[in-house]
Amino acid sequence: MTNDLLPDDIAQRRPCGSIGPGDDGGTVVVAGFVEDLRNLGNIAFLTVRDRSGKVQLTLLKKKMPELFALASSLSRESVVAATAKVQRSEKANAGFELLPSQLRLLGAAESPLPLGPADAVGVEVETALNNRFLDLRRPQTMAVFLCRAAILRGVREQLQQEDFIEVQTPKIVATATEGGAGLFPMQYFERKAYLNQSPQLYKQILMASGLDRVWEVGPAFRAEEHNTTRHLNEFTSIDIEMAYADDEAVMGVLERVLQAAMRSLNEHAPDALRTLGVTLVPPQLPLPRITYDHCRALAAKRDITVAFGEDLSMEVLRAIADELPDLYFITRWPSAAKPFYIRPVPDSPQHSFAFDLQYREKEITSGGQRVHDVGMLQQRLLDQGLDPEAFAYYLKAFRYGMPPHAGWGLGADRLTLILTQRENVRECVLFPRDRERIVP
RNA sequence: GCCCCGGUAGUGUAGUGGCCUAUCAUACGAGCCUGUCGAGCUCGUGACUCGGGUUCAAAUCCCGGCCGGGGCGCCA
Repeated sequence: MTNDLLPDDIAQRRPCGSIGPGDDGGTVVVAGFVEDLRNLGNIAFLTVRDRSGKVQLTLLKKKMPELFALASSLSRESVVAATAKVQRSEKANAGFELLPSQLRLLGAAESPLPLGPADAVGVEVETALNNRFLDLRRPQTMAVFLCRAAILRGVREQLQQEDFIEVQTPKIVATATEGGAGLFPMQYFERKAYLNQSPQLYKQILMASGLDRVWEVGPAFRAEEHNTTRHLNEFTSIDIEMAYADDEAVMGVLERVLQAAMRSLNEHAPDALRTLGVTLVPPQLPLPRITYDHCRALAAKRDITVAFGEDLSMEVLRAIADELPDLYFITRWPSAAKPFYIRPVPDSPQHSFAFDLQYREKEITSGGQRVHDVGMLQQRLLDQGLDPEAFAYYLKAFRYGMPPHAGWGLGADRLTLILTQRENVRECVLFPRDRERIVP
């Protein structure tokens, strides 16, 4: 039994970017998209591209009339495979070219293309998203997602090294994490359920399980009608929760995770960074920590009054960012501005052990030490107008031995946005979900 | 949720009442070319978001719909 869809030697396929003048005289198999075809009459040049790079196939009409005819008939972005001899060449910009002995069309592309990956014109985000698979054939777009993978790889390696256990928590839930707003309702057989807005409650429950240190990378859903370049209704959250730890301890984990993400980018995606024109210098640790009260004072210096308990507006955050390095923590937030599960400071309970990690004016992480006393948790639920009955399954985990713990949630999409220096978070998500878009 | 802005060939754009039978680039089709690699040259195809209104005249002004972009709030 043979498989006639692929050439017999396809298993020997080499990434285009791995072939060089050093392969002179050898035979290689390549496969990819036809980026460009330049037919000069008696000689034609075909550029084939895969994820790793491009190669030029050179076809002489006299020497290989059938291949020349086939190559000349190809439409851009069609998928081809070729077996070819590598020849060092001064005439080719790359210093070598491929002389094919076999060429096969594996998947023809229709024309015109809804988006030309090799076109010398810009592409609007809207057009790119509507044709994402073609957009991804553009080196710049491809590079963003190669970077995203390298970032997650660095995060994963660092957390594993610090003995965190990777877990998955449910995305279909019965109650809100922090109140009723912002949830997508769904029909769950005969009952109403919701898409989870955060793994917060579940990762805390796991602190009562003995798993000690857990982390999860997964989707979170927020039914908020925001319309900005940094919000999506489905986003990817990197979460940790750590027992026997306070806010300082998990801030330390976060700093090391960030540094690991940047190092991983430099190590595993240097070409992608170059394509994007990004140079990354991992920051010196520790990152600066400034308190919320200090932020208010900085705002006051610019004649902006921030009442205690009030959230920091974009205007205030920009003013603060002007005075600090790109990455910094804002600590000791007012208890009133943070969720019920954040622990108040004992000798100043209007303050809390909550922190945010900021990249200039953008918030990328929110975390803190948690309340682990069940009585205090119940009281804080009531204070925030929530019904402890609805949280019974969560509160139960605090009654039979719950270690003190802390944690954070880091936005994977925003982290990618920042590290790849893109402008819109939609550029950093393959198939983003916003107020208007659920297709593709 | 509040506010502002936009929609012109496949793609990206110029055009703010008549000079628009609409600009340019790119893509696409045909032709020429044995060294291209942003190939080149010649010729050609291809568009004003939809509906209503104002006007002698609307891509252009007004109203509404649809679609999109951005800011703020909120947050990851």
